Amino acid sequence: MEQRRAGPAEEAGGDEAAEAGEAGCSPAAAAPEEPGGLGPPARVIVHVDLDCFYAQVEMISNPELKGKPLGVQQKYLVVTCNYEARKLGVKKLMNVRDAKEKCPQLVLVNGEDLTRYREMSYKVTELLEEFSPVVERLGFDENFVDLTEMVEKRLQQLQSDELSALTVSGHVYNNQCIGYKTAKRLEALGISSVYDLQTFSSKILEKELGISVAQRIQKLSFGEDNSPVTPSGPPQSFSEEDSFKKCSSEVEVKNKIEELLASLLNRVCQDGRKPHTIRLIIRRYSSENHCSRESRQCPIPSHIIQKLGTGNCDVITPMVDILMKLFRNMVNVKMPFHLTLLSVCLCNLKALNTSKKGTIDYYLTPSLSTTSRSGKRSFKMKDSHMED
DNA sequence: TGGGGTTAT
DNA sequence: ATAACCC
Repeated sequence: MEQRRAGPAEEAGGDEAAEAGEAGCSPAAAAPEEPGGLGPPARVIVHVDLDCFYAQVEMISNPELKGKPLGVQQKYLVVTCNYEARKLGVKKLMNVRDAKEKCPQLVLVNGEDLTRYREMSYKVTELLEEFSPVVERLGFDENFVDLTEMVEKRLQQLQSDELSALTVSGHVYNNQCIGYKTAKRLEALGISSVYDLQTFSSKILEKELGISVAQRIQKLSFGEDNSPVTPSGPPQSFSEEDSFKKCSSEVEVKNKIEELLASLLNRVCQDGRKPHTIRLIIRRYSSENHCSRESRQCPIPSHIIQKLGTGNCDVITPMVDILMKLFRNMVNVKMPFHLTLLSVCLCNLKALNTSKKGTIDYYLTPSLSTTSRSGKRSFKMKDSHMED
């Protein structure tokens, strides 16, 4: 079950937008209102789903790759590949050995650095925002655009004979996907298909999953998704991560953290906003529970925040120090440890100079008002795991 | 299973 | 801080 949208995740018509060209694009709800004004209020939402996005970026960067079976590799995984590779049996998220076995001619490029993909991704979003500012991103390669207003304006300009000649094609729902956890719980209830979900007792489902999830997924099972398209705007967080077989000393951790932080600071610098919170995330080695992560976060001291726009050199050391404190808060370094992932996240982004001091807003915004200013310390205590 | 993201609790 | 979801 697709969580966010009822729109097709992988395109109705089968093989992934092959006919459409590069992008899968499907109107998600149509049928303009009858002249009488009856019927449900129609929305026009276009779902733009770019296929094998990373591979396409690579082929644009290096046109010699076009026409060859191409895979994008992260660690020992082929995370995506172009159509040539797919024809030869390569699948998304296939491991490199299997992929090479299936397709010995496969050309692999390393895609662990997401910079160019991220840049191209935002170019796509910005392009769509020219049609309507209401564009919601989902990952790097999907966008939902609410074109309702645009379509209504155009319809008003049409003559009536043109209007009657107009056909609006609908929407195809496919029955697949359910998030992993919810899928397991539904399966325990005997629900394994969309039809099962449609016909299942609402009351029992609400009791099992909570009213919010239950009502939403059951509506989705009928292809009904009234959730608004929420403009994504600029990102709420920046993070960089690296996974590896083994990292087991403080020195290694520090080196990795420095690398991650350096890239992050460049990104944040370009963005222009200032992060007010920093977080360190780790994954410990374990045979089971592979996806579980732990994190610690704390506020970024204001004197560091102020230096952020300028040269990053003077902030890197104090920030690494903070991250190492967070690290030691999570991991007892006197004991042996084995990490398989490190990630640094900068979040709680604020446009600088939004200090509304002196404006009326300053006194009207609770978080800025004097009463909660005295609560500043308790905020810090809640947010931080470090003694100051 | 990568290297990202978001929202809810 | 974590858990769940998305790609």
